[in-house]
Amino acid sequence: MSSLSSGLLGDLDPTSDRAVFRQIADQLREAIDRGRFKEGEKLPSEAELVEHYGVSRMTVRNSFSVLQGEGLVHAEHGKGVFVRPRPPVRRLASDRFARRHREQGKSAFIVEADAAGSHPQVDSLEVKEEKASQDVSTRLGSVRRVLARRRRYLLDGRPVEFATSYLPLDIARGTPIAEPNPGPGGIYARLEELGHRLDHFEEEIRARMPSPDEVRTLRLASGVPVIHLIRTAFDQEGRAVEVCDTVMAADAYVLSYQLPAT
Amino acid sequence: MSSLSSGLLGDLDPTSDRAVFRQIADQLREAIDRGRFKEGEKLPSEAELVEHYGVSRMTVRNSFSVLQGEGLVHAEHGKGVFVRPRPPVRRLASDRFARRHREQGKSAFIVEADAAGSHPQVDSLEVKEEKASQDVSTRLGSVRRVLARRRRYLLDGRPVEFATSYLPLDIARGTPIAEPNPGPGGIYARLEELGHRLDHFEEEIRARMPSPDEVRTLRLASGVPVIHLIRTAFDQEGRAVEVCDTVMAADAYVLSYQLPAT
DNA sequence: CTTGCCCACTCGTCTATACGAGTAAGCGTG
DNA sequence: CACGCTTACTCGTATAGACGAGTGGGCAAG
Repeated sequence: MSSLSSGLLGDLDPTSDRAVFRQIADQLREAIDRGRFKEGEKLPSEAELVEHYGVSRMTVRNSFSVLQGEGLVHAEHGKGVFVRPRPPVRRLASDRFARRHREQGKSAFIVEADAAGSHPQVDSLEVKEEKASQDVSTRLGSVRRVLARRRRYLLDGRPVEFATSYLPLDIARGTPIAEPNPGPGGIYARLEELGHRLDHFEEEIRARMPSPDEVRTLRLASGVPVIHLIRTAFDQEGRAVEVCDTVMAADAYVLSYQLPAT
Repeated sequence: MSSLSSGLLGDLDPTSDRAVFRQIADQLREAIDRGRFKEGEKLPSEAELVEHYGVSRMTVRNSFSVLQGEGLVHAEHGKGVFVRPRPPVRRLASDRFARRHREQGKSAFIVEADAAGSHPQVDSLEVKEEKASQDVSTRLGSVRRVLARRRRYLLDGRPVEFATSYLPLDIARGTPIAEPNPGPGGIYARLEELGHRLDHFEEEIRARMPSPDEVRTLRLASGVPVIHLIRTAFDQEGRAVEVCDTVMAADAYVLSYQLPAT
């Protein structure tokens, strides 16, 4: 019922100039931080908090929306408001494109996820020729049209990443790269077989809030940012041979890089 | 002053099952994306939208809060709701710690910002010995106490980054590293003079919503995530000699890395 | 026992109203 | 002219009430 078994939450300070809904949010946040509410656990319902604090329902909802914006909790219609569990993270190491990882038949994503004991899936595969965006065209050195390879990655049924690779048509057209499944070692192995020995990659990283589109595709909870990574692959002649545009659910990733001190 | 000069915003679709406040948010978002409202420009006031759509004020406020959560707009008490301007971005290149950048007397941050024509400041300098957190201790190889160097970076008066460096006491105590100003080339130059020739750095990158503390320190608008970067510096004997924990306003940064294809 | 309905509880959406407080411009007074 | 007050407009906070819709347990009918 309504008791809240006391203790967990304090009282409001009517003399404080801090808004009531912020005080409530503060108390809930602190209770979560201290582990009084554990991951996945249900917070008191709106009605219970209304009674406990003696405020109106909209005020309680306002506090919840603060915590949602911080990514701390999420609401489930008909069930309650829950402490958002931290999902298992994928670690991307800076040697993830090393040739030695390119031997196997399966993609790096599948191999890595299997090893970590999760269930990987790749999804919404689309391969088609299209007009290059301004940005992609610049990065690839003024190409008009490109081959675009789109796919979505899922771990244990949860979408975690959406990626599009762009390749110049003069390189990719009519090769296995234009096939839905490019074969063992992925498109980097195919590029090298086609004479484009890879020299290095450049990665640009941004973080921002997702667009409504990205919220849908990645089924993102509110308060979860995305990591936007743009990788350009260069062959040994210095030519940009691929641009890969990736949007990742930020709560599912840690990126890791090694830099020489040179 | 209610007209809204029409045209900019459409009508609601009462047959749609999309919530009214979402429809309003959609229309405002689209108008912003199409440039009908430019950066820094004021959106119609709550009262104007109430009249235009024939809904209650809370509904309009609800749409604004959606857009705020997406980082698209920000409200200013007494003035209005504005399209959030994209701030100038700092680009961090992967060679930013190369020795050749370490010659000058000023810190890399100052030099770079001056070159970009912005006005840099460094702030809330604190240098003190303290107990190492579990995480820092692990990264530095089981040290108990560390020297902590904290500072905040500002561009044109806006805080963009807050960083803390941790160094083992046996390396840093009693050296210029323990001084507020460690001298030309920064602490990396001092570490090398002390015989710890740097070999490489490891960087871990996460993105998440800021804590209330970070919102204060970085004066973050709502809907702006942070990039959390943890760098470990290794000397040529393979010892971790520094851990630097950095929290950056995500809208002010692009990180850039080069990876060998090895 | 199984099926299906009902009900209680949950959050979602929306209205209407009230007062507070920050901002900026106009206007009158000294 | 300069200062301070008033006023209109802005968003911020809070209340009270209504209805809708998803969820899950209990109970009654088959």
